[in-house]
Amino acid sequence: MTVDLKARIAELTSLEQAEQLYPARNLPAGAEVVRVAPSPTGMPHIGTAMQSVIDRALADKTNGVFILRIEDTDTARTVPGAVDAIIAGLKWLGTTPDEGYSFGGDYGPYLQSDRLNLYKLAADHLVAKGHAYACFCTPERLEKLREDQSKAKMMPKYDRLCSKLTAEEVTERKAKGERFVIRMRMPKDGEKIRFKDEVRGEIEFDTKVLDDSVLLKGDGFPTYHLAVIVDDHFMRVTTVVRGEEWVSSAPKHVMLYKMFGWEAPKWLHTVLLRDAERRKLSKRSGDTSLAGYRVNGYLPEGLRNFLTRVMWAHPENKDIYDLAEFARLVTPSALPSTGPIADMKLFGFINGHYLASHKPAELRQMFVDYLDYLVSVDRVPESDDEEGGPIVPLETIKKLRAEIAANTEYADHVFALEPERHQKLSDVFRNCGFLFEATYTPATAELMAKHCPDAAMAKGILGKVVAECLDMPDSEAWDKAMRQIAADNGVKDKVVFMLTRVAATGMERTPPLFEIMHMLGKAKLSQRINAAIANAGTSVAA
RNA sequence: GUCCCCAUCGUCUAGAGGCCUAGGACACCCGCCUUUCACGCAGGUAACACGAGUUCGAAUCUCGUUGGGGACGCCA
Repeated sequence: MTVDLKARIAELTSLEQAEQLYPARNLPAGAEVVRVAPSPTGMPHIGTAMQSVIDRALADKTNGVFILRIEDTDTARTVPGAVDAIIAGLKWLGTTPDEGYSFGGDYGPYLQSDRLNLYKLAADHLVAKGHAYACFCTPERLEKLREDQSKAKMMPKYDRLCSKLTAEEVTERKAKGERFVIRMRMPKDGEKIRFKDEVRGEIEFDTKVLDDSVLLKGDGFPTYHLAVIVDDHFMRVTTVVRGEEWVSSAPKHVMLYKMFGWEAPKWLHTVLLRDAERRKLSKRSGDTSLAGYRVNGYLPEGLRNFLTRVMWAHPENKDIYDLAEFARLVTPSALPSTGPIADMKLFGFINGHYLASHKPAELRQMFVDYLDYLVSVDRVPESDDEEGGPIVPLETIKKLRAEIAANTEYADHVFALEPERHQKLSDVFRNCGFLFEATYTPATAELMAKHCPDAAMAKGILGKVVAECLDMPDSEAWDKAMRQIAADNGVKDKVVFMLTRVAATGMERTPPLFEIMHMLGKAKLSQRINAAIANAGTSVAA
């Protein structure tokens, strides 16, 4: 950045100067300037991710610009570290902004708390024009007002008490040091405000349902309503992409553009993702932060694909497509106007495709990075069945990480084994954990008994497997020998196979038996099976 | 209480007056493959919220009802 924009803003004395500070952008015709504008009040949410995908796609599609702006105007709710988490989240998702906070650009600063003077000038301008007024009502009075209105089954709305103050009264009360806010003066009742939403079409509101909203707070910070208009205008944003919850305040924003005499951008309100209860995804629906999905083993390209899949239908009915394809084919009017329910099964299906599309060495590296990530954030994936709960302790993850690092070649074999078994990186623990010492759990006597209730026979069978099969050269020989053992004991082949599987892995569900026997090797196999023999029947006999 | 948005299989949707005895995908069920699981392959169950109207003809247009969601802060 060649100029210190923060300093320049502080020096501004009029809105006209601001117009000169931020000249029209030099972009190709049709280029969309879009922004994602999260407030740093917590970990980045899935809704922010959804908007960023649309933003990124729109900017890519039109050779436009995607901006990150941080809306930190609520000083009380600002959470330390949230900004970094937002940036990290967007980078992880692959919807990296072109411009904005920490990305640079000529239309900054991109942190609203660095732009306070601009909002003040804007508010003064509106007051001077008669479109806004100072309000000295105390929070207590307002609360009482709302309470009374609620009791009377009326819509809570400011009663415009201070709009009747004379200029002299205002000057006098300010001089006395009374704390005040600036409110917008909505037009007289009965006027219609229309605007076009890019996905819903024309929407009309009556001004009588619109409140004289606060524009500038008592602490000199702007509210969302003022800040968003001023910033979108001076950042030369062409399309406002934001959540559906903003539709009802959009008329206020349209009115503000009119009051300023500025050209309004296009409006695109995205649907809100719902949980199984059809409510908007929130804390109660589980961890819906970006980091939460990462912790649970979802891939960024999987999340990206899932997010677009539930709010857009591919013209060829495809489920799997990348961001570039989405950007190329999407049109705002094709976006849905009903909030989709986040179907985790569909998410798993899509994510699994991406997982399986990687080569073993890539998968191994992704898994290692995943483990490192878990350690770095000190979190573990949760089981997605009814009971939930962590599926593996952090200590185990650290050991597994070391074990993989010590023998990457072996690990690559593990990841070459039916990668389509995994839908999420965290599924590797359940599907392949037994192939590593860190995550191997020996078979219980009960599990053994399930496949061969006669403990003595089980011991005999497994003893023979250890004695006769492990030195054999290949799967074919194993197969033949194991079937012979079954015949000798008068049991079905399956009994021998399952007993061996359970004894060697501690699991009933595994990749093909001979493949994992080859991988485990003779030493480990005989050790595990012998341990199982020693353990067999212990709790059943007792 | 008021306003705004929305309404096709369990879920995401296709559908812009006749191509719809409503198509696809996920999920589910069944079969094949098979020593388990997964993959794959072959089938199946399953929806136009309701009521009027417009029309020769309505999932598609209009109105109403019902249902769902969102908003109404010196929060965003």
